Amino acid sequence: MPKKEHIINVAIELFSEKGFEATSIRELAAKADVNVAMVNYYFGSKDKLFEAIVERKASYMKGKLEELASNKELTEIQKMDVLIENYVDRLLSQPNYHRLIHQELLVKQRVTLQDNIVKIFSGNTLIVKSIIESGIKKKLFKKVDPELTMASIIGTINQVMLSKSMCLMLIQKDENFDPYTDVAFRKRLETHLKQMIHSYLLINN
Amino acid sequence: MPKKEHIINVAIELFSEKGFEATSIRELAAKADVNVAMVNYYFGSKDKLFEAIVERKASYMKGKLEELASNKELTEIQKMDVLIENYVDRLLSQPNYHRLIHQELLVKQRVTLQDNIVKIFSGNTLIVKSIIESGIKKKLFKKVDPELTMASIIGTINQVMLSKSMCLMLIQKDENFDPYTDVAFRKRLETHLKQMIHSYLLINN
DNA sequence: AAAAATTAATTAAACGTTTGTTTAATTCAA
DNA sequence: TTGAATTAAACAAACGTTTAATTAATTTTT
Repeated sequence: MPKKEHIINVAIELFSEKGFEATSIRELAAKADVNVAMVNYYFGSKDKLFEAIVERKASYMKGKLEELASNKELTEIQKMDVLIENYVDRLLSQPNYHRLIHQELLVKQRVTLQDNIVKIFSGNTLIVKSIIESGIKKKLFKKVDPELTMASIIGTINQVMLSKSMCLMLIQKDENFDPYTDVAFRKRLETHLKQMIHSYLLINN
Repeated sequence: MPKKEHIINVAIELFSEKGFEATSIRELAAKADVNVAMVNYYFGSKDKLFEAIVERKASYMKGKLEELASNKELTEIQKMDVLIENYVDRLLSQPNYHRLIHQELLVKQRVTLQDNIVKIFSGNTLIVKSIIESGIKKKLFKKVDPELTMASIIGTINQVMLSKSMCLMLIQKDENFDPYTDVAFRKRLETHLKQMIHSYLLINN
């Protein structure tokens, strides 16, 4: 693996575990087994390393969602199901990266970086909104709040994903259990979300 | 106001805005208009100041929830409505404090402090679970996932509360709009949650 | 009630570390 | 031989914390 990418991966791990500010470049360099100067050599600064991380991983979801929205074969509720599957899969398979993103959203440092993140999410939200509004127009869906429906889907996943200890408490498992790799838990989360969204959205159920 | 409490309030503001690690004691002392040594004089260390913040504000919700659970006059769905109102009110009225708590949950520093936070939430979760399970037993509620239902309620509120810029993007308002003090937005959030939980939980609707 | 003694609160300065970053020299690869 | 990659060392700045001295408040003694 290229050394630059290797540093990014170790940085995601450390930043998401300990926080951006709490992780020193020396610690990062030690864990990545490179010289301290290499980080600034490749990225210029610690802040720019953070930006590189966000930019490299961003806007993967957008393509999937655009494809989904323009799909003519699926009904609106089927699209919502696929959307839930995609988000659950995406968020649970990269918990560290998403923790890092949310860390950055939580604090008000590095404003332009935060704006970038919001912009990425913004596009996704509009697509989901269009699907829900299409369902409402066809009188398949109730007249719900599209934006907050989106917030409920993402928020539910985030709630179990952003803190492992909180998730373990919620589902009453011990520390050895890893909810993010457990397929049964993933299915459980998907099922809950689909059922909830179905009963909330669908007029006939 | 007692100086010790004043420091705590300024600390909540700064920590939640910039992050715990990114806030220096010198900056905190300057904003609180006290000498740098006063923080360690009152709290011993920066870490213990954080603990003091968590402990001082913790477990307010517990009393309200216990009272609600043991209430004999309300039906289960009415209890869920009150619960939603309480959570929306509580979380939106102290956004800074809750951001700080979630910041701590997000990173894996200060393990014992995180355990304390989880313990507080744990009690609340059990109470909510008991209400939902009671509703299921009485055949008022569908056989839902109680834990993840709780995650959806809290997660939805957190989704709009943890990042103001994300919230503004979601509801399409400009920067001057403050969603956390706006009563209309609060009502909107309450309505969405109640409608969603009603259609998810209730058998007859 | 006044004076003295004791404790608490507050201060500026200094402490030793650690931080992100840079430098200048060296090794490696093309 | 030229440019990129890598290194150890050094840089200044900022960090959390402590010290020792001073002021303010409280308690005790006269």
